[in-house]
Amino acid sequence: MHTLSFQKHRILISVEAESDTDDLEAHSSDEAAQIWALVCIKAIRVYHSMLQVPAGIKRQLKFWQQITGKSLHGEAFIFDIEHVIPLACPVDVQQFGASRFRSLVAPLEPEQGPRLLGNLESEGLRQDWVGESPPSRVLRAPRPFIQKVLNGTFSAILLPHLPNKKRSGSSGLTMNWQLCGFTSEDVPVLPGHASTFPDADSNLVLDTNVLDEAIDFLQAYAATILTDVEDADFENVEYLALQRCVGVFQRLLQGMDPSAFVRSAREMTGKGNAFWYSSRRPYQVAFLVKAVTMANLLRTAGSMQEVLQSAAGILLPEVLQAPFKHMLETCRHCTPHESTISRWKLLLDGAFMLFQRRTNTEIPRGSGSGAIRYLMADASTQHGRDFEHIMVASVKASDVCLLFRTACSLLDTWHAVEDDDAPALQIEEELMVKVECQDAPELDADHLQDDGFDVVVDEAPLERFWSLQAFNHGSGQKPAQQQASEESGPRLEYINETIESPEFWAQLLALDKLFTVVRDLFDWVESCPCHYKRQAPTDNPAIKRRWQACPLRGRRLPEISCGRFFDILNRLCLANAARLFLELPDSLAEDCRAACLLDFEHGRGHLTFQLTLKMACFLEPPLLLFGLAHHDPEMPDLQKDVLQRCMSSQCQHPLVQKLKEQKLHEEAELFIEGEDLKLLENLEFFTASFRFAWGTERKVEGGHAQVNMYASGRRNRTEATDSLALRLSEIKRILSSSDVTAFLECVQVARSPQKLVSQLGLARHPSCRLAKNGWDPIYRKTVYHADPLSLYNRDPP
DNA sequence: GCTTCAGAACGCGAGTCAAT
DNA sequence: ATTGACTCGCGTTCTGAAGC
Repeated sequence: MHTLSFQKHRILISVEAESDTDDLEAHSSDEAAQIWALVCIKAIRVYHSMLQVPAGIKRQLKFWQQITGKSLHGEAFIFDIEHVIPLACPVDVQQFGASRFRSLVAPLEPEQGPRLLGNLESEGLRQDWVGESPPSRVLRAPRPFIQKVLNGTFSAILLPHLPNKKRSGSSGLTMNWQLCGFTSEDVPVLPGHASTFPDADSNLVLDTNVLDEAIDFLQAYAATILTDVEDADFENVEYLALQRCVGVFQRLLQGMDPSAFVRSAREMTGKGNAFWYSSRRPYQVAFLVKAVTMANLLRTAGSMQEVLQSAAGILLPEVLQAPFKHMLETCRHCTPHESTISRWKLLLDGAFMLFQRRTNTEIPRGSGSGAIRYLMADASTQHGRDFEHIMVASVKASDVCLLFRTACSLLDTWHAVEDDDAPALQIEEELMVKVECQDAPELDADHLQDDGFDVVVDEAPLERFWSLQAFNHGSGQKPAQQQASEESGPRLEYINETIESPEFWAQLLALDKLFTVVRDLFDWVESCPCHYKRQAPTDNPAIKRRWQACPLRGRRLPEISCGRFFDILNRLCLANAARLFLELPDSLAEDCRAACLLDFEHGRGHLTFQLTLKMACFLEPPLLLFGLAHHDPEMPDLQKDVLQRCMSSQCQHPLVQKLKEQKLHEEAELFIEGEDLKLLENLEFFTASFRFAWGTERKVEGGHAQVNMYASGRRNRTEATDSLALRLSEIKRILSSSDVTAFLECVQVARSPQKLVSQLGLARHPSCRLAKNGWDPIYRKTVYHADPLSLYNRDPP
């Protein structure tokens, strides 16, 4: 059996009928329908909801219920099978005709019956019950079900019969009773006791009364079983099953009981005692944390109740909706008020600070252990506030050398690649796995936002299709607009002149080339040294993603310090100048060409000047130290140069001074003499710690965008709202990790702003004296305000 | 064992202020 | 100018403990 149309849906019946329990042998559903067996139908019974049916029928019933979406009470028929003779090999149903069967009971082609009988005879499969008259009808069923009949699992076939309401047309699910051998009178009908079965329209509500009755019935029935037997070691399968049913119903009953629900809600919220709705105990911390995170998903915290209701409406089946909505109704008393949520944002944010401090201090301090931290900061104005976003990445000190070596070998790998990427990719994969194991938790979850520098006007179409006549003609057609077109005449002329002038386009080209330099510089700074300008294989998106997420991305300070940045700048300028020279059209006047080239040269000069002004500091100690971590197999001496310059400098920066200390100094001299870095323990650590510093703040800038995206719809927002916008994704991650309890403890010790401030070590801040109570807004200002007192005059965390 | 009191913690309604 | 989500100040209710 192949397809079936029901309510304008095409359903592949045989495919649908396969469930996971069947072994999924390959069924090509587009095969023609086939005859599998000769069967003898003992009886045809009508199905109704009170009928007890064996498991095989239940399975088929469920299937057809899913297809039709009806309960099939009185609308399905059971074909009890008495004898089955499987054919040696299945035969196509249609040998001659082209029309496909739609109905589930269909006439056989007149020639087929005798021929099948003949085949049976010759194969010796014929049995006594078959008789002389050849079969004339086929019964169609999903192939998996037929197979179950063949191997004896099913002893009956259940088929739906949905009478065709429309007079015309044929329906695949309507039984042809004449074919089954019935007249219109003696079609099996529902027995009297089943005809009163309540239909879907009569409101069947799942409530405690129903459950109570069901339990009573079950108990009464169980009692009748018990009266028959008096044995002490009585063990009846049916009775045990009944016990299980009663148990399930009782648990359901308990769950449906409003007071039980109230109790669980009370435990969750921590509110109240016996008269819980009138009581006002504090909420449980865990509950409020969840509520705040949930409220952040919504447009406004006040709509939480509504959202819960409609979510229940979407998900729950109809029977459960009414009781569940009632439960939520009672729950309205315990969804926190929006002002509560607003206040708790501060606590959540503060608690996360505490939590971060705790995790950061968990790494033991010391020279050999501890963590190396890289900061990335960016400030911007939002909502009239100066907002500083700092991102910290920590690498365990014990891992940093390993990471450095990994990074170096990654660079070596890619440097050695000529044109075949495959082996390098393999090595890279292994290295990446290593990195993933070793990398300490990083604090970043921001998306990069693309703010391009696109000033490129697409020249060709505009120039090709522009025509002043056409433009004027279009408006000149309408007399009413003639006046207007004459008024704007001079301006149109002006625009026309601009668009048609080659000088305009030439200057635009010069500008574009200048911006290409800037764009490419950004590309370079934001890329990683390993994959820069390398085309990711197009057939594997996973590799592309991995390259984009390369840990070395944006960490190019070592290269910058070695002067590579200015190399790149010069190279880009030269290349683009040459390209500009070539791309300027030949038709251009000589003086204009010179002017464009001059413009470009001016721009280049300005760029170089500005960048030199800003970046030259990287070429001198102490920032030159970053150059130590530079690794380029082509220029192995660069590192030594840098080291020598750092050691001979007079810079007073602590890190430079550290380099001059005993151990490091000795090892540095050894290194300059040609010793392998891997053998110089201290120096390698010192060097490696510079490798992973960020050179761009793009990642942080993404955070601002995130804040804006999240909070742009919110007015009158506090600092906590903004801050939480950034931290929420991490808080959510913690909530689903094993650190929940630690985090919740942090929230618990900082249950009010006052406690939070003292936990953060700001309790002695002078502003705190202004507070009138524990929830005074002044505490929030204390937490977020960056005044010198709170910045420098407190105990370090 | 009952009352009283202070403080904690939440809800209410008015006010605020950035976005539209 | 309007709007409406968010915040603020204040009132209400509950808790725990001292006082009687």
